[in-house]
Amino acid sequence: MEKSHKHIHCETCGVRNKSLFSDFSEEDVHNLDHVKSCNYYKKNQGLFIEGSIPRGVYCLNKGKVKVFTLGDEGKEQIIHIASEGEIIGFRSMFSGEPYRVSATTLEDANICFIHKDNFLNMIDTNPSLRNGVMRELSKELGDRAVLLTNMAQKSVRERLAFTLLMLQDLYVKEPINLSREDMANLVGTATETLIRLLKDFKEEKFIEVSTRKISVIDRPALLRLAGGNGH
Amino acid sequence: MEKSHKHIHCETCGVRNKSLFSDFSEEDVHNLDHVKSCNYYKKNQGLFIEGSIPRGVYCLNKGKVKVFTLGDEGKEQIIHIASEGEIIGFRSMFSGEPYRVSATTLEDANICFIHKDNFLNMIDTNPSLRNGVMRELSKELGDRAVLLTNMAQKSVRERLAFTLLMLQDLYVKEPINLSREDMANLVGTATETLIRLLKDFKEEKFIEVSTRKISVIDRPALLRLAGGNGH
DNA sequence: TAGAAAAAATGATTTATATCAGCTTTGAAC
DNA sequence: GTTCAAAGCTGATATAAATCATTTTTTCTA
Repeated sequence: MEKSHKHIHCETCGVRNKSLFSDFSEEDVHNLDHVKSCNYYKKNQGLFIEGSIPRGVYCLNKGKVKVFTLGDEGKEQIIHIASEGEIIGFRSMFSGEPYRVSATTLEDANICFIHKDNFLNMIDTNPSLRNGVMRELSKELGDRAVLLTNMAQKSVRERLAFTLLMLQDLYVKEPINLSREDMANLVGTATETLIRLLKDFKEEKFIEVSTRKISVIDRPALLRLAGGNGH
Repeated sequence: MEKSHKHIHCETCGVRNKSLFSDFSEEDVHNLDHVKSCNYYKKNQGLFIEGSIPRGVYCLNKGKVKVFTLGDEGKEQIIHIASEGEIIGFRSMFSGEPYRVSATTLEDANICFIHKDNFLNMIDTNPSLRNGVMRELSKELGDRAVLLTNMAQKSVRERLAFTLLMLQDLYVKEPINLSREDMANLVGTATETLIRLLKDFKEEKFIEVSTRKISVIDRPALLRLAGGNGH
């Protein structure tokens, strides 16, 4: 990982092919590289917070970022965890509103920044980017409808199974590595409840746990538990 | 209300000014009117269901429509209630996926239909429509983050207060008119629990109830109850 | 307008999950 | 390696809300 603010070149960026910029022309990529800036973020560093005015979008080169809202008692509700190749904060580019969510790194990260003007200009002139963005917005809206239904109708146990499956997909070949608190804020439960359920799952041989690291070892069982919408 | 399939003209449509088509040119409106078709829907009639393939979008001229997903046990979770001027089902135009939600009328309704090809063509050629759609998608995504947080962190009592405020805004100057079951599926609770809480709210003089019709009479109290995100 | 079906309401009971309090382990900084 | 704060864990208890069973009211329609 690049630990300084040294420039990462879009031309050679390893995660660009799985981003919204994947089918950019050589010229577009060159232009993109020109207008963006790169930053190294430490673990638990904020990118932006709820209520502030968006200045541009963040393109995730390395590391994971949690996107969350704060409930009335200050408890975080994690809405989404972004990973390599994802663009963060582009929703608020179009709504003209302040951020409705906050974003914070979950691990050390390399993140590039594209200024609002430049990003919106690309949207206007690049139909494939525009279509990609619209597709992404729509897909997420659908995902969020399912999340809402799960939250309203499923038990914590079912939601945890669902969440672990989602996390396993995210932490591709490494073990899941999240604090108990973050995991609870993702599932939507109290930290104590989450800890107890993880213990159950471990005893039932669905997962293996070594302190913070969790590996799913019985995916079918979790799928069954998570129920119909479980991916 | 138009009870037949007789054509409603976009040129004179009373709700167009509060729709995504509000700043269409005269020519665009004329073209829109040409490609759309109009239908009369009875109460509780389905527009589309989860899993089916989208053929176009629905433009709501008169009446209200619930948008919902089905949980594992077949319980509806109402995600949104659409009202006059709203366009329904355009999210799935961009994602290329089958519908993630279902839509059903809550009352007798006049609804126009615009075929996918025509709608996407308008999106391509009309930047103001396109921007409106992107703004709408983004805004809803933000709304849904708040809904998810409420669902995860607030009590049923708080969520009911929140929901009643939202419904009052929707049923502008008429009393809220929803079945107890639909209201429960909107709040995310059991019908019995909802009924008991409505009784409490009535006794506490927050609302007035006459069978199905509910009027908010103490908005500040509900606002206080609904908490920080309560609008 | 009667009769049936659906919706609403009430009561009793159970249970999942939050909350509170205390204890233990882990890992970072010195 | 020692220290200390933060994170993780455990137990006891309280309670909001689901569930189940029944009754009453409303709405529909024949």
